Amino acid sequence: MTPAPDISESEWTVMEALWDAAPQTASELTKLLRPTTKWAENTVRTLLTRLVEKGALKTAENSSGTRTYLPAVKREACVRAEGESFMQRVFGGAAKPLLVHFAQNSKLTAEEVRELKKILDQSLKS
Amino acid sequence: MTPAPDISESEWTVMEALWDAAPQTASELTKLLRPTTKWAENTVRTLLTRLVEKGALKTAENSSGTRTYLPAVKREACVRAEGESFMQRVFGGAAKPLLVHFAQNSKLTAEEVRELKKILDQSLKS
DNA sequence: CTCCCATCACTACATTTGTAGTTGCCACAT
DNA sequence: ATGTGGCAACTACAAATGTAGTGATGGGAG
Repeated sequence: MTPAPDISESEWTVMEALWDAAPQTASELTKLLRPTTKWAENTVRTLLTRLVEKGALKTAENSSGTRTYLPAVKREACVRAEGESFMQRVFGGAAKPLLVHFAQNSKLTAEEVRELKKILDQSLKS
Repeated sequence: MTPAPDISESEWTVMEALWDAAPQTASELTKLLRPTTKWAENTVRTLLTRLVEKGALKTAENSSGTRTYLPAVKREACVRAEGESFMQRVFGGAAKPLLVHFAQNSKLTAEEVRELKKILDQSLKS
């Protein structure tokens, strides 16, 4: 896989939209994001261009000659990279304090807690 | 509490040093960070100045007239803010997927797992 | 008394990010 | 043929960030 490019906050918004549904054209995306972001179409286009430069997106021409964008990297890879970097920056790279922090600062349902416990069991260092 | 200023990555390094031991002078900090960062003293000074502007640090004159820096915001508050923003950006604001992600991507000891389970129990939504 | 070093305040400058505006080009409706 | 509406390419520009350099200054070493 491509080494998960650095994706800024605004860019991340665009990526999410495309991870959710791809491919899409610039104007489709603009309309889709308009309610949440209020971005001008050119803003979206700039972000798209930058994401292509960074290798996070690919483009394809559709039949009618217009361009369409789609992810070039998997969401999971980017999440992992971002998470890694965040954990490094804020928790000195240690997973446990991070987990403790978020566990303490969240309200979870009993069901969620059950689920998480199960996952924890599977992450036992062997 | 002060509304937890936005702290950049390099700045975070400096903050950690001061949360760890404060107050410290610019040159003390420079020496302390040198091994890890290779920063010139002026770089550290710039970061310190910016952090003071942002309200993340305060200064005090020590007896010999030189200046000393110390945190003006608590680490926990900054961690919470950063964590909040990260969770928003990458997990759409939902704690559970975040916890799942980090639980799955970590190797934990049995002891750590026990501890985390206990904390999970306490975060039960009432 | 003088010169140098530590400190501090300013200035510098390239990149990245957020957020567009401007221009050029082409197919399609008149 | 022609104007217009879309789309793409390029340009703009301020704030934040990373990483220093330069100039002024005051107090000690000699």
